[in-house]
Amino acid sequence: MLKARDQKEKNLRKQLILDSAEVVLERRGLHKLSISAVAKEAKLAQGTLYLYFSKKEDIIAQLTIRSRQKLLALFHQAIEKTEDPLEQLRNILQANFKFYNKYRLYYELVNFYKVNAEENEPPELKQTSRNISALVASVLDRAKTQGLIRPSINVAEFTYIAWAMCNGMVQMVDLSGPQITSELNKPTEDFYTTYVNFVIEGIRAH
Amino acid sequence: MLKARDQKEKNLRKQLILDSAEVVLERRGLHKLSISAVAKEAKLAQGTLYLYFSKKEDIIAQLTIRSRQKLLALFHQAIEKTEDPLEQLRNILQANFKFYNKYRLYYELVNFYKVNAEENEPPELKQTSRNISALVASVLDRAKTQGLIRPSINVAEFTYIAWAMCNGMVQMVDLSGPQITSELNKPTEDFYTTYVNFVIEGIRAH
Amino acid sequence: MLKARDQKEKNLRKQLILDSAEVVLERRGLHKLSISAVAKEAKLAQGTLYLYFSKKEDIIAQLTIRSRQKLLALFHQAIEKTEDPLEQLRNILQANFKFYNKYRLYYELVNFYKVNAEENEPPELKQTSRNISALVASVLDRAKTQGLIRPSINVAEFTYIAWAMCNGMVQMVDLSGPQITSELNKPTEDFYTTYVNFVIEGIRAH
Amino acid sequence: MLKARDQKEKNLRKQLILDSAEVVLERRGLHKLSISAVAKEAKLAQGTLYLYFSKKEDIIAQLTIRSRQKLLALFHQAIEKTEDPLEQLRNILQANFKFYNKYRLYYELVNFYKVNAEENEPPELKQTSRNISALVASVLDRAKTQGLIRPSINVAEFTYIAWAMCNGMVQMVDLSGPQITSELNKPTEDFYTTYVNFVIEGIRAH
DNA sequence: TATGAATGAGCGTTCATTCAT
DNA sequence: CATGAATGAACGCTCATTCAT
Repeated sequence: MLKARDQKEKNLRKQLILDSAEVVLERRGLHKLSISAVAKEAKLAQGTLYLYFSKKEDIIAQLTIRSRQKLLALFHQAIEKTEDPLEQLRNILQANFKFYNKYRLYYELVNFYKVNAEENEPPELKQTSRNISALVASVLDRAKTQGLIRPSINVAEFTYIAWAMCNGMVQMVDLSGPQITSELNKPTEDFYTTYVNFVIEGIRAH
Repeated sequence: MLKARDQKEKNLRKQLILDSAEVVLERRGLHKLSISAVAKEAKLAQGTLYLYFSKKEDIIAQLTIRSRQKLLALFHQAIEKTEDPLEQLRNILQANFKFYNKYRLYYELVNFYKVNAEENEPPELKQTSRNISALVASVLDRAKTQGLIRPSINVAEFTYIAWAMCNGMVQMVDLSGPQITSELNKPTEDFYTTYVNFVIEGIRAH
Repeated sequence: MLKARDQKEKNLRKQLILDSAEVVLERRGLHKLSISAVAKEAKLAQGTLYLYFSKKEDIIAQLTIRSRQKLLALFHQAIEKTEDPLEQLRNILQANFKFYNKYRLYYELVNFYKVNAEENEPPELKQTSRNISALVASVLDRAKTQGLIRPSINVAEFTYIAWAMCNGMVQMVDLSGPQITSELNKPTEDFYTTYVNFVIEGIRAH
Repeated sequence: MLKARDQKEKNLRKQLILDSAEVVLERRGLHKLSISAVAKEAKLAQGTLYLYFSKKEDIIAQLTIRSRQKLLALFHQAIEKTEDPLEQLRNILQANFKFYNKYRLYYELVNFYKVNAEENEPPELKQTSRNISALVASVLDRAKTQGLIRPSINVAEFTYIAWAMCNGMVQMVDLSGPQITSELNKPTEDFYTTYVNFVIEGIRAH
């Protein structure tokens, strides 16, 4: 059964490439993520990358998956801190911002597929999104079951909405952080917290 | 006074180029908006474009200004339909989505300067943003004065938050519209409306 | 005889254009001397320039003529200061450096025709060179007649040589001035003076 | 140790490109040395050149280094022909002209960095210049030690001056060779020799 | 005579992808 | 499996020159 071993090796190589791509992404941003930069970082030949990924887009797709997995892990941590579903949600929303702070340039991945790719998101990528959604939805479900949020709230729908709003907030901070800080006279963390409070209070049952 | 006429002609040409740039933007998206594509669309030589715009960025800046002006106009219309500030806000949020539906790819312009440009947004561009913010803020101000929204709401801050959330929503619809439609079994308009309701109810005074 | 008047007007325009070209040359150097820059400086349309000069090269040729005329004037001044032909020559050589100091970027014109132009120097341009040569030669002639310089010196030949060496010196100073200053620990003026002394002593009769 | 072989191959390619650049330089001059012309000459794609040189300036720098090395080699040969330092200097000056005759358009490289480049000469390039200067200076030093040249002569300074004058002479011949030939009724070689004699006699001790 | 808009070839440079080894 | 040299199209931009008005 050499096959399995080969598969494993192949997978290791893939991970090495993705690790390198991540380094480049974190250091220079998505628009400087060129194949040659990744290859150099991985100490591989450019051509070698094409043995593991058929297109540059594939690498970015996998990178996106990774970033979602990281986010998912943060969300899991966020949930573990408390039993209260509503507080869990709050922690999740805050974790989203912490994620941005930790991996500044990752948020660029959010829009990549629509903006730059010829095709739609590959299924594997969609799945990771769904995993995140499922987690958030489960928290919301519990909150709903416990009567903590308004009954009128459609969990699936609100999950999308929350996700969308969070992305918008992160981009806003990234785009206009300094302006916001100076105009509102508060750090972006507080600005984001206002948003979080708005969301939590907006769904809380009376 | 030939000068005035010349100015007008020159301006017309500028508009022609921007029209062409818009066509390219709407058809292919911002990342395919190359000078050569715009020139071809305008049936002009590439060099000619540089008689009217000193850099590609200038074209994009003007395009952004145009789009913000369109949006501002839609917001004004939205306000005129009712006297109730809260309903005005609702209309504004809805107008944002109508804008997206009408000019699909324009939302890509939102992030351009942060992501691609070397410099910050030019002043003219900032001004158009400020005009929009000011309009929204004025509606919120009135709502607050009339006791329609919670006193705890900081108008300037909430204007940013609303703007951020709206952008996030539009991007979400653009990115995952079909998926949302099929999963929630409702058109994206309704999905967006849920978001609008959430915002309005979230700030409404009890 | 309107013709003469027209000619005069035409000539005035030509001078205006050349004045402007000179301004651009002095300000930005030869490689930034574009037709559009000259036209802007002259407050004329670009096309207008082509009514007076058939090619950009023509403008540069005329500019070169002007610079030689300026140099010739400086040489005349240099001669007037003394009766001694050898001192006159010294003054001429020094005047060459003063010319460089005054019109820094003009020295770029020296090589233009060989380096950039398709054709050889036009006759008019050659004539101005000859005028300078003639002046220097006349000084050398008198020096020779008075027995101040070695009889073996061929005046025409040495005129060329002196001219060549001077150009080389100016270019060297322009190219490596700071390096020379620091390495020799003396200002470039003194460096140049050493050269002048070398030339004068080299031809002086014993 | 495949690496060494690869390095060698890479170096060969570099040399091929430089050879092609040289062909273009010799045929059309420095101002027509475009990347596309060099690529065409080398029968390579334009992009390929950038695998070996990061900027056009790099190619020109290497070309300059090559030309200086050639010149240095000629100078070394010139020195070996005799033991007399003054005759060595004479040979060096003559070698400078032979170099020009052999590589007509190379002298254009002398001014490149000052006139066209954004940056200063790269260190490697400066070193080659220094090597040449050092050689000439060593010859002059020996001449001075042996009392063959005037004690008043500052070796470092005169090295610069000689270098400058030589450049001026070559440019003069290149610019006005035919005119000189016809006017003086002698070949440019003889014209140049007169210059050389002038320099040698000018520094010779009495 | 004068305009200045328009041209279009040219520039240096980047980069995803291919393919002979 | 791995290489990395090579490609070639595309990019944004400049500018001398032309020409309809």
